[in-house]
Amino acid sequence: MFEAEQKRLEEQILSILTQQDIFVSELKWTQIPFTGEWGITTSFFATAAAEARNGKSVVVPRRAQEIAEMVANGLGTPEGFTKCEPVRGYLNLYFSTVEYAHRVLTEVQVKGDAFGKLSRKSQRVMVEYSQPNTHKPFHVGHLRNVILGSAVCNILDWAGYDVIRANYLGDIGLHVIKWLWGYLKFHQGETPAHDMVRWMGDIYAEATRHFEEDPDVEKEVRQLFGRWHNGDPDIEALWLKTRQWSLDAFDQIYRMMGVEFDRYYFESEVEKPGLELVDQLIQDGIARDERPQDSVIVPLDELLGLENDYRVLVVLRSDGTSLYSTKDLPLAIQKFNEYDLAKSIYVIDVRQSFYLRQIFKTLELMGYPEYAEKCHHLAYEIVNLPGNVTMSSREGTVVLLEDLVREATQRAFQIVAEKNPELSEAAKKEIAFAVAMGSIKYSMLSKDNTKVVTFDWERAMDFNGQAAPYIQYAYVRAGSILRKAGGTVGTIEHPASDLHPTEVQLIDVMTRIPDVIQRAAEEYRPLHVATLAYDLARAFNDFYNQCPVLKEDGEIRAFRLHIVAAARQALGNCLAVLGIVAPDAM
RNA sequence: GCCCCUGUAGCUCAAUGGACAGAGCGCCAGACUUCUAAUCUGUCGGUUGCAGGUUCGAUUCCUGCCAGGGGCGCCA
Repeated sequence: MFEAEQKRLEEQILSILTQQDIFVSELKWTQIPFTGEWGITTSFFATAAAEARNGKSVVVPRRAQEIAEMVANGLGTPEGFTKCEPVRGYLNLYFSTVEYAHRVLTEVQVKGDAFGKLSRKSQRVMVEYSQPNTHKPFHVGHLRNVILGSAVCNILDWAGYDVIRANYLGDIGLHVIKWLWGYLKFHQGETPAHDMVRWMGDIYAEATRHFEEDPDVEKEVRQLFGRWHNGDPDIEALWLKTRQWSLDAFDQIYRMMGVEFDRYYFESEVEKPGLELVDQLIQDGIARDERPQDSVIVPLDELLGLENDYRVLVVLRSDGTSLYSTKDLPLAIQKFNEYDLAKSIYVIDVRQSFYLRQIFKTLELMGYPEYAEKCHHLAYEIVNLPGNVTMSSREGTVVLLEDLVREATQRAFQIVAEKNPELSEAAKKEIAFAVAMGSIKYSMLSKDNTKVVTFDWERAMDFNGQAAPYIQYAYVRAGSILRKAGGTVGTIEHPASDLHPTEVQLIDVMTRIPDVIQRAAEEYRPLHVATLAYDLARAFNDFYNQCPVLKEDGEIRAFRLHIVAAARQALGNCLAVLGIVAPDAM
């Protein structure tokens, strides 16, 4: 947010030091890391180290401090700053807080909901996430993907990219046929109860049990798969009808989670292009057909002259049926052909890292190196149950999403009813849901993508501490002050007196939002935004406890109201990026 | 066997190669006639898995170990 100042200072520093025949290494600017101190800082260790490397006999830290002192003397106190201090090799420049606070508040006020957004880049990025299998239950294990993928989309959007949110549905495969078999065998003619997800999940678990226990069932299922492949109209009709039940259920879940998609791809649609592509690969000598004894493979290491690196990618079963890879290859290309993508991101759990590396390498060998290098696997760790038990719909070790949301909402409802009994039933419900869903989202977004999440009922129900409600509550408090004050009005005046340290800290944290969004987008890590949102809420609570607003009058009251309005805006924007609803009361 | 990820306070997690490694939870002791206490203040808590190396400076980068998790030709 202070690029202009930094650039101006850099020029001055450069001219001061070149006069002394000191070659300046690149200057990196950061915020002064001490709470309550507001300003920017840089250091001269790199500059001193470069001198040492060039044969000058200097002790780096001492020399860095010498240079910092030299610069400080040369700069004096630059315009807009109150102090310029050389400390242990660092050069600390302290803002004139009144002036800068005014500037920041004005910026937040003017930009409003767009505060923190970066300029548009005119680059399209596709993010594929969620990828649920139809005919299977949607459980807590699937949650992280949706929450992460959606948040990354928001972050990229805020960072200036044109984001295409894509979903890739596993609407065909053995799991679907197993389900159809189970339906025909034990539930023919039944229609889904109101609890559709559970109903379909139960049928799936039942069918899987038979499939695994009875070898004859496998034969029957394979036979059924054959009928599907041959386009048996009865089977096709049943498949489409039951698939729709699943899609409706997913739709409901996405709506509940506040998540949306621009483009749906179906696995069933890319199977045929995949089969054709494999033929082409064989013709081109990229794939080797070892049928009927073996499968069709892309011998990656052999083609690349490597050993034990990319290994071998199987692209077609020996019986000629398709695999994931059969479909992923054409789909990857289709995405680029359909949209002119600068980046194609796959939000898929870490267990598929090696597989995706193979897919991207195969794309390269197929003659699409420019696509391959734009593909990126955004890997995240899975959500386990305590005792390192992986959720599996086959084994029935799952916590259903709706159960989690219901329990969490109930718990939140009790608390709202306690805190705010005068609210209407509907309002309480709405708030409870926002708190529950926000907590679930925040608990996953505030951990790094590479960390395993262990699902724990007790912790999922805990709304205290560093969690969404803390941030939502700060937002509510800010709104409450503004409401009682009748809203803020007019332009922001310079306050007559110095700012309170908590005011400075709060404004300081606000200014970091654009940079944090930028970094979160570069690294695909919502964690940074989650942390910032919390820091902001904490800074606001400090301010709230130490700086009365409504009790003051005149300039101080007016100025603090603007701080409150800006803080509310900043909190709301951060929550929006995370996909968490900001309620008006709690 | 090879590859990837993780290892930081009792627990769950932070920390663009920089200043004193920070939060939350839990424990204990406090603060509501106040702008909503879903809040705040204070106390306790560390050989950043181990050993080397690079660097002026390493939780961060490199190497080797140790521990846990995941992956490695017809599952998705």
